[in-house]
Amino acid sequence: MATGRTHRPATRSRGIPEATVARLPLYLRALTALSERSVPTVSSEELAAAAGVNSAKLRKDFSYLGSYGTRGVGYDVEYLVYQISRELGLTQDWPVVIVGIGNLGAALANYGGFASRGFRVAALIDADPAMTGRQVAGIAVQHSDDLEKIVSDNGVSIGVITTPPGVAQQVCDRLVAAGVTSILNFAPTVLSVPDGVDVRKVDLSIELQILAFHEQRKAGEEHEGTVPPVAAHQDSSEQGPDGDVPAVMPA
Amino acid sequence: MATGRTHRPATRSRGIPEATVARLPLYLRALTALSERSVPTVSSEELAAAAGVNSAKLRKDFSYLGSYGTRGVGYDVEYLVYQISRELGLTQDWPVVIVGIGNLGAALANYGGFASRGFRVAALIDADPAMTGRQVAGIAVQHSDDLEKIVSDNGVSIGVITTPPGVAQQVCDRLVAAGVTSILNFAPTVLSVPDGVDVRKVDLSIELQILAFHEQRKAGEEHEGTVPPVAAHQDSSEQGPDGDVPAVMPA
DNA sequence: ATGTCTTTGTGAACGCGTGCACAAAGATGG
DNA sequence: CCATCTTTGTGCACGCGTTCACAAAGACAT
Repeated sequence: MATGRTHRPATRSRGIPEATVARLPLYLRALTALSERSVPTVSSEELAAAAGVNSAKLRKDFSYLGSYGTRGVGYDVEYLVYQISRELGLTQDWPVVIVGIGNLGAALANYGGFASRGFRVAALIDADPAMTGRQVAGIAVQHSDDLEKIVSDNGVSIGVITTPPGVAQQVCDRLVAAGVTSILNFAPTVLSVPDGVDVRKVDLSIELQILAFHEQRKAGEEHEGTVPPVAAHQDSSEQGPDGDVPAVMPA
Repeated sequence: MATGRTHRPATRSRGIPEATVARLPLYLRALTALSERSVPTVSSEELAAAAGVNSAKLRKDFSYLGSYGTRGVGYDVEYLVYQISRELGLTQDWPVVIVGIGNLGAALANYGGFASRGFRVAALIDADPAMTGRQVAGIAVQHSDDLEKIVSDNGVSIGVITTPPGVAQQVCDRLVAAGVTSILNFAPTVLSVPDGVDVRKVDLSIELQILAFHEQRKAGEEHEGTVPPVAAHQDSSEQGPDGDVPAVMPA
C-alpha cells in the first residue's frame, strides 16, 4: 500500500466504511476485466480471487451498497460495474490539475489510468517559466501565476501535487483557496488543510522503508538465536541520550 | 494514503504493530528535519504535530521500540533518528532494481527520496531493446533478458515494478525466482506471490477514485434532503439483475 | 410442485488500532 | 533535600474491520 492515509475520521458517509470504499476500485477493475471478456455473471468467490481479497469480505462490502447479487448464481457483472461506478462518483467527469511538472508530474500526465476512469487532466501547472507552453502528454504547461484562474475556470475540485516538498504547502494553500477540496499529495510533506478538504498521500520513500523493515526482519530470522541484525544493545535504556551514537541517516 | 495494502497478516515481527511500522518513516522524516536544524530534543507533542499525528499515538509507537525518552524533557533527536533508522533497517544499503523504464520508472530513478534513505538504484531494466544502453538518471538501462543475472549479481532483494499491467505478473515471477523477496508494485494488477514475499502496491488510479467518492459525497450533502447525486433508485432490490442498466464505465 | 444444490447476505465473535487519562519519573529551582 | 512542574509511558475502554459460520433465498432438475 503505497497508501498513506490522512483522513479526518468523519469519512463515514451514509454508512459505507472507509475500508470498503478503498476496495471498491479494486473490485471495479476486476469487474471491468470480466466485462471486457463478456462474462455475464461472477460469484463472490471468483471475484474475490481476482481482486485478491477474502470472499466474505467482498460480500460484506457489497452488502453496504445493497443487495445486488442473486443467490445460487452470483453477481451480474455489468450491473455491478454500474453500481460501483455510480457509488464512487465515476459516472461524472472530474477535471484534475497537476501542479509540478517534473519527472513524476509528467509521468502522471501520461498515465492512462486517469482518463480511463472519468478523470480528465484539465491543466498542467509549473512554476518554472521555461516549462510554460511546453507540451506534456499533449497538454500545454501553464505557469503557476495563473493557478487560481485555471482552477476556477475549469471547475477543478481535485488537485495533484507533484512539486518539491519545499513549496508543497504553499501550492496546497493556493489550490484550496481557489476552490479545490481534494488533494492527492506526492510531495514528502505533511500538508495541513482546513476542515472539509481531503488529502491523500502517496509516498514512495515510505513504502520502500516499510519493505526494508520486513526485509530486515526476514534476514534476521534466518539465523535464529543470533543477535538482531545490526548492533547489539537491545537491553533497557542504559546508554545515555547524548554522546556516542552515530547519526547514520544521510540528508 | 495512497497506500494500498497487500500483506499477509504474519507481518507481526517481534511485536511492533504494522500500523506503527508504517508511521516510523514519518517520524524519521520529521526528526531528520529537526536534526538538520540542530534541535537537540523534542517533546512528543511537538514531534507529533510535525508528523501530523496524535501525540498519544506517537508515544505508544515509540514505546514499542523501547524507552527512549526522558520524562520532563522529551526525546533526544539524534538518538531517536538512529534508533528508528536501525529498526527500519536503513543503516544498511538496499540495492533496488526498477523494471519498466517508462515515464514512471524514469521518474522513480530520478527520485531523490531513494538514495537519501539507504536505497540505491542498482539497475534499471526494460524489455524494449531501444531502451537498452540509454542513460536514465545517470544509469544505463539494461535489457530484461539479463534480469536474473542482474538480480543475483547485485544481491538485490527489493524490486520495483513499473511495467504495463499485462507483463507485471510475469516480471514479478522472474524477480521472485531470481531471489527478490520484496516488491513495490506500481502496475494496476493484483500480483500473486509465494509465501515469504512481501508486496506493497501503489495505485494512483485507486487513490483518485477514493478522492472522487468523498468529493461526490461533499457535493451531494450541500443540498440536503435532495435525492443522492446521480439517479434515484435507492430502495431495495426491486430491479432485476439483467436489463436496462447502462454500462457507463469506459474501458 | 418438490427437493436438492449453490451462493448470497449477515449475525456474532474476535482482534487490532486509537485515544483518553493518569500515575510514575525525572528535571529544575529554592 | 524537598516541592513543583513537565513530559513520558501505559492501563483501559471503545470502535472499526475482519472472519467464521450459517440460515435464507433462489436456480434448476425431476
